[in-house]
Amino acid sequence: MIKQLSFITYNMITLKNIRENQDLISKKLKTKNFEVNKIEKLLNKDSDWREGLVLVEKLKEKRNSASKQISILKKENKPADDLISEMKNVSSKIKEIDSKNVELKIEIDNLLLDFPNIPHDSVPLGSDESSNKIIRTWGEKPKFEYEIKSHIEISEKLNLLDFKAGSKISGSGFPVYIKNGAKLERSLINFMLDMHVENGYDEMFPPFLVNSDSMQTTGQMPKFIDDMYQIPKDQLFCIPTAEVPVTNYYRSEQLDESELPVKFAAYSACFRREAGSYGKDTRGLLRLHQFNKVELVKFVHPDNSYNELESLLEDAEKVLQSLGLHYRVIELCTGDLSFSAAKCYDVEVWSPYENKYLEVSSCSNFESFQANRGSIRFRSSKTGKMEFVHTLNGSGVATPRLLIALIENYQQKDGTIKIPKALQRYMNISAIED
RNA sequence: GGAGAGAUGUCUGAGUGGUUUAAGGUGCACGCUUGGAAAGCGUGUGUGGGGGCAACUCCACCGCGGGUUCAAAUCCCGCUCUCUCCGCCA
Repeated sequence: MIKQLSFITYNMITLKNIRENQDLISKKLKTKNFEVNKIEKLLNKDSDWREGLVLVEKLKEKRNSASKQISILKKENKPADDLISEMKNVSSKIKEIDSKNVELKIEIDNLLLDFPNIPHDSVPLGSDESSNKIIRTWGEKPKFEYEIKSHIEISEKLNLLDFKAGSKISGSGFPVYIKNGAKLERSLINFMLDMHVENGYDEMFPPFLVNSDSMQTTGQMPKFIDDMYQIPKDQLFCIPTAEVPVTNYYRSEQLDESELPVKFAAYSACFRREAGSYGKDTRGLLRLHQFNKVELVKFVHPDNSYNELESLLEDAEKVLQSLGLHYRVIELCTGDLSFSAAKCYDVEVWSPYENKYLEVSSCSNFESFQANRGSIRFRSSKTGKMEFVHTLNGSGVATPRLLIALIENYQQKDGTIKIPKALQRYMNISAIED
């Protein structure tokens, strides 16, 4: 059952909206641990900018009409020297004010790019993850009558992963999948893509390197540039998720209202520097610099983006359900919400050996946040105007922790791994035995 | 990597310094006409931003960014992308 959520209609990080709803936005951004004095700073620059704008536009108006006069005078062979010399002064004044204004506007735009999205009214308040809410759990924790092994131990014994070779070739956090491990990884990707396509998503295979405009649209830049692998010579960045290229598929485009919602499922490798998280979850597949993920991205009508979020979440959950893995769904509180998200659910799969839930998916509604940054619009039949679509995405799902859960949950006493039914036709075997 | 050609509104396409506030066509919307439709005729038709915040008005936008000029779609410089050819290459 999809629950219909209430939402405020003008919930947007735009200069105009901040100008007109300063108090409301300040209140909402505070819940996301945003330093709200930046709003004051922004609006001060904004009023300076607008002051200059009024001035310069009046001068431009004057110049435009004088230009027409000069043109007429010249055609009639009459002198226009006075007017020309007057306009010389006007023009230099315009240049002066304009350059100040451009500078101000760049400062304003840069400030604005650091503003996080506004949390949705339904998001629970809280400053950190301790205020997150458990929405539901599915399945049960499996019971083992023998001592269970970690995914690292099992995958070493069965020759599925080679962490040592990975560190030699690239460094830590770049595992090599071998033999049945490689096949299992490939099977999972195919299995998930097939499932989502069957559920109405269009498959997409995007580029793994993108430019800075793309990173800016989805919100990775400018703030999180240090989390990205960069190729400076070509000014390209390795994608941290397929969300980036897939969302940017429609950057600067106008969609037809009738074609909404547009839904994509895309596999990509994901690259994350994980700067600042050294020493945390470094074992095995828990936290990697490169991993595989199938991502779901939706472009939807603003009127029903919250219904679309619920169904996106369900589509991600189906992966774990089909594989028979116990998991829970968490609703993130305002303080734990990512920079770009207005609302977000995490799906966490159970790891028996780690004895905890591991995040395998994050399903978010970005509302118009990304669409505004990247100008992704449609013409509303209701208003006749161009409006921003709402974008959503969710992992469906990331493979490393899924692999951990699979290996650990399906391990047998004899050290083998059973293959869940849904995967058997991809693996062509029912168990990994040696 | 080298050489050449190109980029104008929904599309097509004109425009090499000044009534271009971007012609003409096409598409779209409305009206007239018609028994109805087509054709024909007429009117309107982009995006973003600013000021009044309503009718209105001004500014910017001809791939992107600079420059020259009183004035740039138009001239100059740099860049991006597309196409053709050559080279290299899975």
